[in-house]
Amino acid sequence: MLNLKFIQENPELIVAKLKKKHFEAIAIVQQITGLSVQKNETQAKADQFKAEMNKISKEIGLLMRDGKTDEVNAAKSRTAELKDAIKQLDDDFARIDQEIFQLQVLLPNLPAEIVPEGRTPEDNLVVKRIGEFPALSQNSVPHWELAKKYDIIDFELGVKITGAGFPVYKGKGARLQRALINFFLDEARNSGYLEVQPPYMVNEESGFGTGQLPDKEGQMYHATEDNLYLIPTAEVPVTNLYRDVIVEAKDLPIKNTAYSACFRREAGSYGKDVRGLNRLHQFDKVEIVQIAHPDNSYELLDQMVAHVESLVKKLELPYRILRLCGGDMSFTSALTYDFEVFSAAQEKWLEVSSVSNFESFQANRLKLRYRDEVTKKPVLAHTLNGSALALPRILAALLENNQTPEGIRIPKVLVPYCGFDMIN
RNA sequence: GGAGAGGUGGGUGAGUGGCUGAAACCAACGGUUUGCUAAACCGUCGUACGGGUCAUUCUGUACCGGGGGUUCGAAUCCCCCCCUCUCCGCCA
Repeated sequence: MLNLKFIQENPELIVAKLKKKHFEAIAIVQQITGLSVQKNETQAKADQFKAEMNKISKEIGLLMRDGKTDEVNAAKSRTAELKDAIKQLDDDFARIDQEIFQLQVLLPNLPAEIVPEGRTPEDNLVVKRIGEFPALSQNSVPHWELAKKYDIIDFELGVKITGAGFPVYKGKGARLQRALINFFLDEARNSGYLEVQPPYMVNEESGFGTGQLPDKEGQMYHATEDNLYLIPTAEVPVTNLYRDVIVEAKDLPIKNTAYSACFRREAGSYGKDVRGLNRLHQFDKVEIVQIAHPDNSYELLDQMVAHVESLVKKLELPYRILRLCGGDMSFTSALTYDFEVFSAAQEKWLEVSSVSNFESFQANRLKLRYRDEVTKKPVLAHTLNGSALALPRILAALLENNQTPEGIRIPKVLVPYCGFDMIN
């Protein structure tokens, strides 16, 4: 959510910048600025009446103490109309305030300067492409067939006990999952992230804080009985740890990492690209989150990208890094880098990580601030997060790219975590 | 699921109708003292929105879990909701 004061002071700038996201903001911005003027006028009037009311009440208190009943009654006669006026103005204020808020949440975050122009994923800028496509033998197969062949992932069993998109990992498949999680967490810790273990269910406030609510309500599983949501990513509980918090500037950046299962309804995305591990309702992910000072948040974003890059490198996967174009970016992001690994048998690039700077867009909803060292005033912090990494598509690429007639080779870096170097 | 207690500033916690935006203590910050540390002493110490000078300041309003009500006046009284804790039951 964009800051109201910022909208009031920079209406044209917002309209201009949001064009890159192909969002026509002019009508909304104009309504907001118009309503803001009304809001301020209403508050000014109401405050004036309230000040008068407070003064009279205080006087009545003193008169009562002195037993001057006549004067008390005289004073009281003036309060009725003040009360009515205040009530009216307060109602107006609340209504205007609510209207502004409803409009405010419609505005996406402003894209950063370096965000490329464009509408579709084809317009994303390939920042880097590293690694050779593996030369697979003639009879190589996609990962869902490998999963069956070696009996390491059972999709049908998942369908039986839950439904499509909830696979059951077995044997070396399950152990490989556990290995990846531990590897990713260790790497994050070595990069200075504090590991946390958050709840997998969050309340409404948390869903709102990171922007899932109300925008993407339909994408989260909702336990209606208790009004709790299953997290679509650890970003939600971890970032919300800092909701309604004012941190000291010297404590920034705050770096957290968390493993969690992630739950996504993926409503509306059927058909293509859903086979095997490509798109699941439940999957595992290690997330990295930073709370940053605005002065260096983009530097930190680069560090996060470098961290994720080191992971795919160590896993020996061919990868590319995309800087998302305005049209393909999320509602909340100011700058996003996507990581894709090449899954050789499917001959497809698979998105395995998304690293973003949200600037103060989430922080404004979260009321997450730091205390400026000079002015001592609270200022909205910047929030960043990234997948480091999401497991299923990494697993898909590992299985496909490393298949040999003898079995599936495990990357060296994972062998100590797995306790085996081959799936056969 | 049953019974009870409670939600006050960073923390502990006082406060049952006006002089309470809120005592006291702790923490934090600034200073004095000190060879250093400790101690002691003095001071500062909420957030949001608005208004005027826009430089540091001055000023109004709101906020004691959330919402509504009573009253000239509510942290304090009444109603509804949410949350937390304790005990019992059940259970990992």
